[in-house]
Amino acid sequence: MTAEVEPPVRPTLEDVAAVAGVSRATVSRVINGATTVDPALRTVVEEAVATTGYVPNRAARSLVTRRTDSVALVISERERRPDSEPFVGRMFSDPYFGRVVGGLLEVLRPAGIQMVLMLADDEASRNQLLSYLRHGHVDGVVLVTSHADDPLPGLLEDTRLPAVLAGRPPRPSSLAYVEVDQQAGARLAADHLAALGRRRIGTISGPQDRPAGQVRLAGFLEALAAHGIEDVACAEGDFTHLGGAAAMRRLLAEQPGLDGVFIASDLMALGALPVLLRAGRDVPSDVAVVGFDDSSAAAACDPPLTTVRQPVEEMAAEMARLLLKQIGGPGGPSPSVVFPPTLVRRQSA
Amino acid sequence: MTAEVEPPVRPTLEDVAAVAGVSRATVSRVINGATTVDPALRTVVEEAVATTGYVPNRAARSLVTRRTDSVALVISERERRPDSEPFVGRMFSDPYFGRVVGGLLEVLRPAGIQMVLMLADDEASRNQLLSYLRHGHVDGVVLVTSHADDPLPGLLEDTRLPAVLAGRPPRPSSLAYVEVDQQAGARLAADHLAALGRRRIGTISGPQDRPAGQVRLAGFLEALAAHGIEDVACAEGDFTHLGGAAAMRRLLAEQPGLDGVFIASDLMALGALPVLLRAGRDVPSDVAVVGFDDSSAAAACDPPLTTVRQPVEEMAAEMARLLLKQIGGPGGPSPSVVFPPTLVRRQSA
DNA sequence: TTGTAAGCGTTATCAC
DNA sequence: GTGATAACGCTTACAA
Repeated sequence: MTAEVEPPVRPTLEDVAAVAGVSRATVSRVINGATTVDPALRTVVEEAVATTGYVPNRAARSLVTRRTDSVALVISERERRPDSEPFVGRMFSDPYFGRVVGGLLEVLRPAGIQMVLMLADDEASRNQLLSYLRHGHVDGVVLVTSHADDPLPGLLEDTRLPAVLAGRPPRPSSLAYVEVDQQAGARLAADHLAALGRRRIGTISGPQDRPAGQVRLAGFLEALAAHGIEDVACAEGDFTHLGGAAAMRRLLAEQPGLDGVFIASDLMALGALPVLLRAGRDVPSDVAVVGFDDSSAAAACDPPLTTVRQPVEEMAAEMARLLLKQIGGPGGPSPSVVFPPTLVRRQSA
Repeated sequence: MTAEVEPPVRPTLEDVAAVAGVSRATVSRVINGATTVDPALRTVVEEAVATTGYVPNRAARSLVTRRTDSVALVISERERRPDSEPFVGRMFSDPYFGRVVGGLLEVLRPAGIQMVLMLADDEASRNQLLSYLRHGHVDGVVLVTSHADDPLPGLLEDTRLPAVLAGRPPRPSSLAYVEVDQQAGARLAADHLAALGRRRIGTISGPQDRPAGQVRLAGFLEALAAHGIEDVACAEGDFTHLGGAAAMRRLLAEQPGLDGVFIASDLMALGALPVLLRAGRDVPSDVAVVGFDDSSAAAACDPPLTTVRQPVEEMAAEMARLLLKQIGGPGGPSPSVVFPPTLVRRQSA
């Protein structure tokens, strides 16, 4: 006959109040840092909290404050076709995602805010998501979208919920966003290749229907032009490993005499480097390669990749801060923030 | 003079009840699918729900049911040293993670369960996490841990919370886990290399302090022995891209005559293939390569990687199901589930 | 400065 | 089968 396991009883405000010899209200004030509490009493209450091991009940608090102390991290991906491979979230395979999560948590965790991970990858999930958001189940939203024709930024804007985007949205929006100065980054790459004396330059761009893809390409071409380099071969990639490899092949076919390449993401560079190698080009002596992101892939490349660094963790932390500010004060959407990139020199250029 | 924006008022049970001409209690019963409701009334209520656009308030519900309708997805990573690069979550960069998330959501989403993403990467965050869990802020936990000496499985077990592990824990535990049959997977690789007529075989193993690393290696060696192949070169990797490249160099140095390699993760294979290429070995004609995982990296490899497939999405979905079952019924921890692997033939072997 | 008391929107326990 | 009514644990006027 085994003893029934007693479920541990969680102390309530009432319990703490009893121990401290004060009222529920006073304990609540101490917990919430109200200034109107006698310092002596405050100490007594704090001790009572410690001895009882009290932790507020989020549901009860949420019920009255109408805040949830949680935000949604929404990953919006293009709909996968029914005939495609099981599920392969492209966003999740990108090292970028982990850096974003890390940066967000750096700010949210100390603030006691939880992060609910949500996926929007088709009409149904999008509707479910919006309904969830509209019904106040989270206090705010961080949206990471990877495709240009995503209706979600617009729909999100309509909800008037506090929200911050990772990167400038394809279509103008009043939502705040945080991104790196793409043009400046592209210029860093161009200046570096030019400084190395490379003149027969090519580039693997990102998707041209996305701002990051467009601006990096335009900025790169513009900066090269300033160096008197006009005739630049270009192949469009899709920011994936595989896409980078394919683009590199096209680029080599078009311009075999290449001596420098700017690849608009490290992940694409990771795919492109073996193609160069296999085509008999040494990197960097034959072809200098500059990537973009400074993701974990950059250091894993062979040779290690010279690349334009986006401070993704800091950017994500800033997104969290902007969001918390919006949630705290009803001052409307916050201004966007643009971070400066830096060039990280490794061995590929 | 702009009109003040009226915050949309969310309908409550009371409102629905008024519209339907019944009591709160009846509406609640309908919402929760109680059988003891007059079918006619049920219809009336359902219409009222539709016209009012009612959605239950989670906080209020949670307060009384003592359930949160959310589970934690906990990523436990080794503590990053203070002197290391900013934050680079290794788990997040692994395509494996995204597949897990996808599989979990496949089950959790229809069940209306939210997924809170939490990180445990040092003592402090671990304590905060445990306190959070113990205080009933989630109904259950899915734990993904990447290091052998992780105390979290043990600590989690002590909380007696419903929990499921991704992969067998390093130390025996009563917690349920879901994993692929590692040994069978390794055997598939060995049999395939042997069938190709390869005899001078090497392997890049996973970390030997982790079950997945150990079992894949032992299983591989054992299966090769059954084919009469005993002298197998081995280099230990760490399941990362970079680690795979380094291990491949060591392996080539030790055994230049290699004609077949089993690499215990696709990510490591991604790093190893360029090393082979650079060393002048053609894949697969000189060296046949078999990976493990069938991650998105496998298809991105050049040449595309023959690999042992783990059905990660299905495994994750099963984890979610086990967890929901534990949450639903107090029948103690569920049994673990082991999935069969399959060999996916591409071009590398 | 502190306490009292009124909700917040549900579910659950009763009578009816 | 249905409807009052009492919790659930917290914050917050308002009163003292």
